[in-house]
Amino acid sequence: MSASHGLSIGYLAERTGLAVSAIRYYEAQGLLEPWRNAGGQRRFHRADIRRLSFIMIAQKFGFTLPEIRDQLQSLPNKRTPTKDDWSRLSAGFRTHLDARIATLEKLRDDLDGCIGCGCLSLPTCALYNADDRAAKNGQGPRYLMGDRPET
Amino acid sequence: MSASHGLSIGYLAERTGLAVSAIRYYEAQGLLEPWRNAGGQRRFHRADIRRLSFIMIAQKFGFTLPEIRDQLQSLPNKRTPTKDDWSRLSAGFRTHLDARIATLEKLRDDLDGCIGCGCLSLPTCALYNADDRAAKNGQGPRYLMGDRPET
DNA sequence: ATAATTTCTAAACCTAACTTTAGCTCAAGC
DNA sequence: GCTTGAGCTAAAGTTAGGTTTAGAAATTAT
Repeated sequence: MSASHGLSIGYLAERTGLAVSAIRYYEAQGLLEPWRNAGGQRRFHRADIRRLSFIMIAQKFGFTLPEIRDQLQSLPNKRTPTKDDWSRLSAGFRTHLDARIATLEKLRDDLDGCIGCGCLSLPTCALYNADDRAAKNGQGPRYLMGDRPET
Repeated sequence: MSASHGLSIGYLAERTGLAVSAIRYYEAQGLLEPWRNAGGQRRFHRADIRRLSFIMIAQKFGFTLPEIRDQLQSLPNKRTPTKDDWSRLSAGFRTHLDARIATLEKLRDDLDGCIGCGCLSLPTCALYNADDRAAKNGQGPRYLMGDRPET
C-alpha cells in the first residue's frame, strides 16, 4: 500500500487513528512539513507517525498546538523526537502536570475550608482567588457576594 | 443608587465584577430570570448577587453553564442557594474535583512508567488510553505509533 | 430641558481545534 | 479506458462562553 517513497495522508490517518482533516490542520499549524509528489499530494516520512503520536500525547497533557510546535522546534535539528528526546520532553510533561494537580489540590483545600460556612464572601472565602488554569479570568476583577476591595 | 424595587444590571455587574454582557448571557442560558420594569429594563433581586457568585465558583470547579443551571434548578423551589444549600452543593463540588484530581494522578503515574522508555507504542504504553476530561475524544479511536488493535 | 449615561436587542465576532462541504483533480483497480 | 476512491483547496460551520458593535430608547444628572 505504501509507495516506495513516502506515505500518503490516508495511511497516516489509518495508523494513528487521526482524521485526515486533523493531519492537514496540524500541517497548517506548522507541526508537520510533508513534501508533495508530482501530482501535488502530500507525502510523509515514516517518522511522522511518531511525530503525530507525540502531538497526541502532548495534547493529553494539556499543551496547546502552538506549545507543541515550539517543543518540536526546540529539538536539535527540529527533528521528530527520538527515544532520548522523548525521555527529556516527557519530564517536562511531568512538571506541567504536577502544576495542574497542585492547583486543583489547593482549590480542594480552599473548598474544604468553605464547606459548611456558606459565606460566598470575598474577605472570608478563599475560593474566589483560587487560580485554576481552566478559569480564564479574561478581563477585570470579579468579586463574590458584592464585596469590593475597599476603594 | 439602587431603586427601591430591584437592582439594575449595571449594579450587579459592579458588585460581582462580571461584565454586563456576561450577565445577559447567563440569563439567555436560563441561569437567571430577572423581571422588567416599565421601561423594559432588567431588574434583579438582591439574592441574584449570591446566585451569580455561585455561578462563578461553580465555573471554577469545572462545571459547564448547563450543569450549573441544572444544579440551581435542582434546589427546592428553584430558589437561589442559601447557606445550607451551599454546604450541600459544595460537597458535590468536592466529589467532582476529587475525580478530576484522580484522573490527573493516574495520568502522572502512567507517565512515570513511561519516562525513559520512549516507546510511544500502544501495547506497552498506558498513556494513550488515559482519559483526561480535558481531552475531547470526539470521534473514532486513536492509536499511537500505528499500533492497531488486532483486527 | 438638555446632556450624559445606561440599557435595550440582534447580529456579528472571538479563540481553539477541528470537521464539513463543494467542486475538482489524481491515482488505482479491473 | 473507465470507474471508483483518495486527495486537493478554500471557505464555512461547530462548541463554549462570552464580547463587540450598531442604533435606538430609557434613565439619571445638571
